[in-house]
Amino acid sequence: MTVSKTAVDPAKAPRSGRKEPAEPAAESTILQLGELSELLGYSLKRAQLKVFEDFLRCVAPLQLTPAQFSVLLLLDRNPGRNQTEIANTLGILRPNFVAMLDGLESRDLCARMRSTNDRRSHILVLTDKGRAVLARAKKLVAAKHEARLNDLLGSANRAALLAMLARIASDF
Amino acid sequence: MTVSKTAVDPAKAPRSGRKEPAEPAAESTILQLGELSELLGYSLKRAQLKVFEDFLRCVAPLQLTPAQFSVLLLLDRNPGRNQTEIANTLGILRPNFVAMLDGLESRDLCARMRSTNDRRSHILVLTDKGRAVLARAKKLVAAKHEARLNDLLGSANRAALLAMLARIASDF
DNA sequence: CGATATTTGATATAGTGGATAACAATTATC
DNA sequence: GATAATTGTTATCCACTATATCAAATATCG
Repeated sequence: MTVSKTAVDPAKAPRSGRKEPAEPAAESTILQLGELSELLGYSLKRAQLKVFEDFLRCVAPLQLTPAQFSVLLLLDRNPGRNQTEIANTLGILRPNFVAMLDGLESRDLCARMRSTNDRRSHILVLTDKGRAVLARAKKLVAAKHEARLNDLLGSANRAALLAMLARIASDF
Repeated sequence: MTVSKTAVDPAKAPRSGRKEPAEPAAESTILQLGELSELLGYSLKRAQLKVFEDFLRCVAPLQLTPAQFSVLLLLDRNPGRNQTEIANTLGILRPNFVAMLDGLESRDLCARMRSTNDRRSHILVLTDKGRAVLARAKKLVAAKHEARLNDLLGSANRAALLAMLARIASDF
């Protein structure tokens, strides 16, 4: 291909001889996504960003990220586990989990306790405050976040979506 | 709550007096996800990671990331657009799009040309090599990546999933 | 028992993606 | 023609992810 180093911008070139009536700030013409709209990964990513964004909004009064929420949930359901176990279950690398726990512990949401069985490991426990924050977070998530998704998709569709995502997450 | 600073690890404490038969490296007991498995965002994120991972594998011979692939696709479908328009459409911030384009341009997959209408902007074009790589990438994605998702979910389910994700991405 | 290997939490570090502020060149606005 | 807005760019920062390494503690095995 031999390409001249200048080109005409079709979005801004006056089509025919007529003058354009000052364009509305955004793109003059919407771009075509083409095969992108058939790419599952593309919609998956964009949907994920939106969902996380909404999660953050809904749970903003408690200052919890999705990842922090998932840790609190897991600690509540699995008392007596150590850092490696919790981190592995959530797909967090142990080194990265240290700072995350530091954050939660400094806010008195959970605590590390040295195990009597294995003095290398830290047993993780929710504090009372951690349990209280988790309870409030669960309510916010159910009442605002998940409820909104339910409104958008309908209950049956939401369940089907969840099942397929879980399928991909585990079997793909 | 008053908490002693040591605790017993239930996963490793011998239940009853019987000796444990040397545990299989991983967690002795699988952790309970609890409400996490009902959190749409959680499965969404994990599924997204898996799908991107597979995309990278399938298109590895061409050394293309999902983001780079989406740029090439968009350039092909929307000739004559500038950096701002392409970046905005993909949800990439203009400053971050510069380095990304540098990468693609240095591999001779696309080129920037100064517009004759507006000498501030760069019209983006696919090179012949860019078109060739895109064509091969499309084939790999269709034959390996999307086909595998189709096998896992079934064609109808895959379409339903895509529709719901697109719904969330646009209307949520 | 004791030497060696493994595990745990931790640190340092690097890479990547995403976000904002600021700038020069250019164009639009009034 | 003065001022504002836009484009591509740089610099910079933050969050998240990934790897290597370490000391302490424990497990393994001769």
